[in-house]
Amino acid sequence: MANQKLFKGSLNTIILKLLDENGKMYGYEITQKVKLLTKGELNITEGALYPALHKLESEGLLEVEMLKVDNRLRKYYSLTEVGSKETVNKLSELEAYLKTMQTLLTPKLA
Amino acid sequence: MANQKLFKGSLNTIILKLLDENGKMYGYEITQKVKLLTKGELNITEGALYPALHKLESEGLLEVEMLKVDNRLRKYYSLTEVGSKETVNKLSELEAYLKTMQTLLTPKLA
DNA sequence: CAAATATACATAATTTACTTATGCATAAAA
DNA sequence: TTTTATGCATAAGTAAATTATGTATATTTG
Repeated sequence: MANQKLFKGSLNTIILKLLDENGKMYGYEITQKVKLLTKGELNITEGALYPALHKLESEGLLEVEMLKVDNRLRKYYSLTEVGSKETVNKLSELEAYLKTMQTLLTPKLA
Repeated sequence: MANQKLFKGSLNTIILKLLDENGKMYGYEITQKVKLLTKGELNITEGALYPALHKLESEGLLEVEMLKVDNRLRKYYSLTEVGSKETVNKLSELEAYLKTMQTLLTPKLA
């Protein structure tokens, strides 16, 4: 299992990316999706997720819609226009980071 | 420039990896090496580096040797035996993390 | 049928790993 | 001679987590 510490700083990007792919999702769904996609490698805690969603919403990147499904209330989040643009930025930042780390890990060939 | 926030959590691994490659290094040298290797993408601040080195030393992963070079005192750090083993662990954790993140970023093909 | 687990959201207290700012000291360059 | 580079260090503040709770309903299991 990958060190959970390493994921620090990439949570927002993960959320944005998932919403970009899936249109709209609710909190619990995000935690389950991430667990599934990463084969249990990454387990987003609720204490991290919900405050992160609230922050992204307050920053205007996400918008909320309450829906009752099976007599259960869910808060569905989706990207705003601003959020979509920011997603592009965050993703390229993350890709740059991943590339940089790969460079550091790969023994120089020269 | 990659978001510096993303590097949170990977500093120790970077330090260990560099020492593993170069045998021994001093603090300032590490900052310059990282700047060079990442083409300026990552600038390790002194406020992050020195406490990290001290912590790794106190944990028994690094050992120190003071050397006077050109009338300047340098603290050279190198891996202990325990440190070498831990480097292997940290590197595989980091690789697992990078792979996981790549998976999350790559649109599923199924 | 009762108890445990899953679903669903939320927040407060604490911890951790940084950034920012500052300090000291010497050497080299402008 | 003043700035920049080299070299180490630490204190204060901040951001983003973890851990621990709390509430509530639905479903599964023994």
